[in-house]
Amino acid sequence: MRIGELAQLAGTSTRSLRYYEAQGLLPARRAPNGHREYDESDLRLVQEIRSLLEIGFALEETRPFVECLRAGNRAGDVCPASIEVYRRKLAELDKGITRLNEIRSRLAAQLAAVQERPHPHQCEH
Amino acid sequence: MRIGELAQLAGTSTRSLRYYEAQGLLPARRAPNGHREYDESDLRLVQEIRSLLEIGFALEETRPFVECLRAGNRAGDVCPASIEVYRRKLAELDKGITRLNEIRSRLAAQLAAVQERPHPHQCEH
DNA sequence: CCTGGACTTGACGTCGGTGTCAAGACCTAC
DNA sequence: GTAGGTCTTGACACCGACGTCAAGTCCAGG
Repeated sequence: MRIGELAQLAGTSTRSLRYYEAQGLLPARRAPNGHREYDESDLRLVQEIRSLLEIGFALEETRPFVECLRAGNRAGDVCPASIEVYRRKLAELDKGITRLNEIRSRLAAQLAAVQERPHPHQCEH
Repeated sequence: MRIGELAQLAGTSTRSLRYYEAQGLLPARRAPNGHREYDESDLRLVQEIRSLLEIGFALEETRPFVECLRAGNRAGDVCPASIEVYRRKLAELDKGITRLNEIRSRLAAQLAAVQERPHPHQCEH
């Protein structure tokens, strides 16, 4: 299949696919006329990339998964490098969640304080 | 005081202060020689901006707080517009926390699955 | 006078993952 | 042959909050 079809199947754009190729994530065979040629394994690569991006991975972080798939594994996350990225991401998520929760409680407290004892003010807004 | 001193007191850069001014958040009086002149109320403005930025507000979202302060209120969050932003941000935080928690559990499950039954693979990574 | 530090404005660079446009090549159908 | 769709590469635009450099002004100290 060609790039337009792959983009449509993967739910993304041709622009993105060319970008992934430029980053070395999605090598493409070429037809005699220069057009990129893909197959189902490429579709799986793109799907792996997209699903990881969607949950907050940076494109660069998907590389171990993609290489794992290209190495012939049936899943991108069975390789040690991928698992390591999983761990890192999990730790990042924990930090992010903790941080958001702290901010949330501070903000909620502030909001409650402001609302329950409204100060006299000359605010025009 | 001049811009360098204000930046230092507020723990930021002169670049940022000029940027805030360009966005209409931090108007500055000028000395006869053209230099910006600030006082303690400006320091409070900048502190309000910085603390809101730090907890994830966009610069534009700090505007109601800044204007509230400039209107003479002793706190930036006593005005209705500020409170409205508080509410919006709180809702955003809730969505963000929920999303991160969902991703976290998916990721943790995936990691556990991969680790507890390692597949045979020809992975080189 | 000269040096040097702080100030001024203006403008370009950064990061990431694209969108979008341009100009041309290819191929199919009519 | 020509219209139109898909493809090619290349390059600029975007967002936001700045960093950083350039060239010039202002002022105090020696």
